[in-house]
Amino acid sequence: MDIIKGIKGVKDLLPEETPRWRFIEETARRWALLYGFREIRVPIFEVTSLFARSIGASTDIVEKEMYTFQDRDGTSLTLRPEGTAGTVRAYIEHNRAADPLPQKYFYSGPMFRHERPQAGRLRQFNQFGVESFGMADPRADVEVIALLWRILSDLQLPGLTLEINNLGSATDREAYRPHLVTYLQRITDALCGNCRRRVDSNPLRVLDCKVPDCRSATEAAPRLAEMLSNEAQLYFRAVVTGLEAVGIPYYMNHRLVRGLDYYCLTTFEVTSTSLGAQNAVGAGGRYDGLVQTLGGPPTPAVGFALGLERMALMLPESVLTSAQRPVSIYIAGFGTHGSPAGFSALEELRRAGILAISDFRATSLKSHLRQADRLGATFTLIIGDDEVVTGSGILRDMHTKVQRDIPLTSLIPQISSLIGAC
RNA sequence: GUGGGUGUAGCUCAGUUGGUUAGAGCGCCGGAUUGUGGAUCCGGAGGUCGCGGGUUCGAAACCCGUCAUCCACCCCA
Repeated sequence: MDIIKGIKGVKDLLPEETPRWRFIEETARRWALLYGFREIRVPIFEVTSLFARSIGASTDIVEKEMYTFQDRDGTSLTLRPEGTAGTVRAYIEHNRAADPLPQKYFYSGPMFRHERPQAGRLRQFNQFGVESFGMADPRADVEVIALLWRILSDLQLPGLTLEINNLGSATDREAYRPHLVTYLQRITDALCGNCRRRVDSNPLRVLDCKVPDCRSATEAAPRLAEMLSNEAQLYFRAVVTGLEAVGIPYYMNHRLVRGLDYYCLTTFEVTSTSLGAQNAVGAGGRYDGLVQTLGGPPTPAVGFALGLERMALMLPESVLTSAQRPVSIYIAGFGTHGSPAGFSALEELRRAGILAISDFRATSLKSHLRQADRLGATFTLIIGDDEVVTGSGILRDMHTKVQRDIPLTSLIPQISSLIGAC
């Protein structure tokens, strides 16, 4: 019979690696709470049209990367490819706009995109993200970027760069678009095949193309920055000075165009040189129109998403070693009477809130101690037939090898006081 | 969707120009006189050599196909 294997691009996190994940998730969560964000948990699947409407029908994600399937009644459902759409849907559906603004949420969980797996890219991957609703204020942008930067810095992730850009308002881009398109059409021969198609479908993305020829060809292209409205320019300037005021280092990148349609004004991306080809660790931006697009009241919003797999790849081992192993007791119960007595003691200790472990395969004291050593137990409680007769077990400190007798009838108080001293 | 690399024990890998029962290290289990771990020594378990064809007297090795995985393109967190 063939062994059933996991799905391509989907990974198991084994017990050896979960601590580093918990560490990452907990620091992100801690900082988000510190910045006044509250956790929201939304479903991992939604009606397909939610993503088509929010992310943009002509984006790669919607066109070819979504896990879409039919529900029994025929409605089209999709495993979420990102977290913002569902969060906004929940915000609208529960009429959160009627509650006092601003409202700041964070989420963490799996996302799904059908892409070819690669270093730092999986089909099921995890994102930690935040969404800040209700403030059309540059300080809201700065706050979100600062939070992003604080999380990454706290984790000591190496080689980070924050890049920002101003996408202006939708009308700014509408005005800019024809200028860019005429320019691109003139130089179309110099563009890669992909970009030639983009000239019509999504001309802004041509600027973000990695092909060197495309980059040099678009070097002289008209810049969006030069055609932005006064408001957009002022707004962005305020974001930039805000970043400087709170000491967040950034680089301007006028080519930075995010892959999701809903962004406007501020966009940003943090990349790392220590990652590989998929070097974006976190990214986000402002999306003032999205809530309205999805049927809610006009609501300004900013947010970001972090790729947890990529953070896990980068997290230095040294950051993690600070976590200490908890005090634990191994129960070595052996012999016809010691064995059951040991099992009772095991349960008794656990009910008292003490980390107690054993290996039921071990039949000799020797094999028990070997297990205790391997499992890194702080103490071993030895209960053989002799101990059952005398009514007192032997507690061995695995480090100092010091042993002492402990009456089996008063295990909990004796052991608790010892553990308290550790 | 496209390209390239790699598939031998739980893990990391050897395996000479095709040649007999496929190896090592680590890990795992056990033992080294009677109830005391880590070190050392000894022993043991564990492999359809990814899978399917083909060439050959003979294939882990050569050829074809296929699958898996990794990396890159694309795109993104």
